[in-house]
Amino acid sequence: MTKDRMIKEMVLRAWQRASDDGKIRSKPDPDKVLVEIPKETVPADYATTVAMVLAPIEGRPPREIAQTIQSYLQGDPQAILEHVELAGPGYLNVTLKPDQWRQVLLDIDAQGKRFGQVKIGCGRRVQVEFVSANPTGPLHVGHGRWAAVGNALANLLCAAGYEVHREYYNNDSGRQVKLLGQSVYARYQQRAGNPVTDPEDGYRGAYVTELAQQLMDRVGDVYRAKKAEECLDFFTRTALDEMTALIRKDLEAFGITFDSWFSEASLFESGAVQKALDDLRKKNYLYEKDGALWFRSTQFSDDKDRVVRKEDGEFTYLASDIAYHQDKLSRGFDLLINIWGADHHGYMARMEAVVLALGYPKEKLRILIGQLVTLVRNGQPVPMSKRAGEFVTLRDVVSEVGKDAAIFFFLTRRLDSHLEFDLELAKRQSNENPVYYVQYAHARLCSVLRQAEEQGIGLKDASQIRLDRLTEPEELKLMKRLDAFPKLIEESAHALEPHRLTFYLLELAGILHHYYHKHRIISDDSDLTQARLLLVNSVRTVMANALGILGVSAPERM
RNA sequence: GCGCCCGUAGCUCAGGGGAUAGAGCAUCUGCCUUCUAAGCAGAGGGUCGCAGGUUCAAAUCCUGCCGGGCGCGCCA
Repeated sequence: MTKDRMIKEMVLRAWQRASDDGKIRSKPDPDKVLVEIPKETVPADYATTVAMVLAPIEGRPPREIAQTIQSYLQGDPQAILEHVELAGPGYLNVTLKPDQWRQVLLDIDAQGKRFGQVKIGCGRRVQVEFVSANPTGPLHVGHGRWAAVGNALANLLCAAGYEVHREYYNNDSGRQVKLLGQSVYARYQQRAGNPVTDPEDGYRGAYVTELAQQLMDRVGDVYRAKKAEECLDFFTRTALDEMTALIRKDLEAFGITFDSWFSEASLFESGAVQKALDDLRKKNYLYEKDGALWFRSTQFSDDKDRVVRKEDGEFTYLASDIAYHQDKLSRGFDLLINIWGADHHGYMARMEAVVLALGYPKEKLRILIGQLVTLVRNGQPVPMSKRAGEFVTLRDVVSEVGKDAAIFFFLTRRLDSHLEFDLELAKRQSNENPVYYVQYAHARLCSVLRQAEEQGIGLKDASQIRLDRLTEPEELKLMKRLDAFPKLIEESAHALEPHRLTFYLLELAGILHHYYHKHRIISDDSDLTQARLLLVNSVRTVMANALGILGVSAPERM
């Protein structure tokens, strides 16, 4: 049982006894007992607001009620409380005896890498689909945010006891892909000295020229002067394969891999699109109008119906998205999570409609909308346009600032908070990036542990260590933060908010650095040294576990 | 015009019903003969966009307004 839960039950027991004695009129009600961790300036482990909640019901001042509960609380048979204090307008501040916190070191020692893992997922299967950028150009910095968040979220859910599947949906079909082929075709012809103009709205980045050059290097000018109709398929397919491979490589350099890459084109080839639409048609969710085929999404609170097959007979992306989600849903996941940029939030309503129309409860799909990344250089906005090829690639950023710094940075913001990415700042301050603060703490501890080993100080079995030697306030503070880790995993996973781990790490590192400066870990006092080494090793373990979830490495030396 | 998100220290952002609102950066002052100074200690810095409302309690929830971002295609 978690500690806050324990306190809550103690409060309820105290309330019960007070009520038995006629000191409080109302009967104990769990809903009225809120136990929270107070802010840092308050010198207590937990606080309850029960007296303030009760005041209007009892018709008595909150402090008076708090006093009553306090006296009963102090008489609790479990005797795990150091003291209970009445504070402010009617808070009851509870401090646990130090030995209540030392236990966590034994847990960490026993569980190691598994410490922090919880079971709230109960093995339920979750699929996280993220990045899923069009393969019409390299990934840019903005995609990095979804990559970092999606990966960390997947790791987090895994730690929380879910079975997680990561997927990249590759939009390797449709007009944009064709346009890429045409763009490369034009560049190829230009290279071959055949003046073909770039397609209107075509892709213009340097990578298009590179793709053309690669092709030229590989097959020579055999397509020179060939009409587009004769060889466009080849150019499209080749460009597509190259781009997809490049994206995959960029993601790998970013430390991110997927369990599967799902091809949009395969949905057309397998007939899945046709089948999905047939299914919807049978349920009368499709109709023809103005020569197009429409999905009746307004039946599920979308603001207008949506076209799935255009007048010209081409399917819209929605058609394949319907098939894709039908496929995902049929794979038996308990939950599908899609991570989308805010530029796609207008599609949420229709996707939710799709889920319902396909006959699944809407809770099956959670779409997380992330606000977009604004790119800034020295405080000046950097314009980004994929078509014009003006953008900073993820690859550039990773090679400039490193993957750890980039990932950590992307995870220092809430998903629905706008993120400003200053390139110069990221480069210039790469040594002051918050990630180094955390990594340095980890490396520092590794160094201490190495030092101990070199001095021939072997860590005794944890059960043999005198934990009661850990009495410094900083030590208690560390143990309390360590103790909070499993709960943090639970809450972050529940809220689908991996960024909470980033802030936890920064806080833990801060306490650690402070402790490190104030106290020597290795000393002549053998019992104390043993106890402190165990503590320090526990901090190291938890840091490594948390960093692992974020997808950031935990270096042993820096 | 309509919809979603945001507005908190000079800057970038945490906190999202509970006490005197926090961190990093920037600015200023100290600390390396001792386990890693990518570190530590200290100082200054705020009408939590504005106005109402709900509540014992509002930065937090509700309404309106102001400001910013993104959407509102038979584009992806």
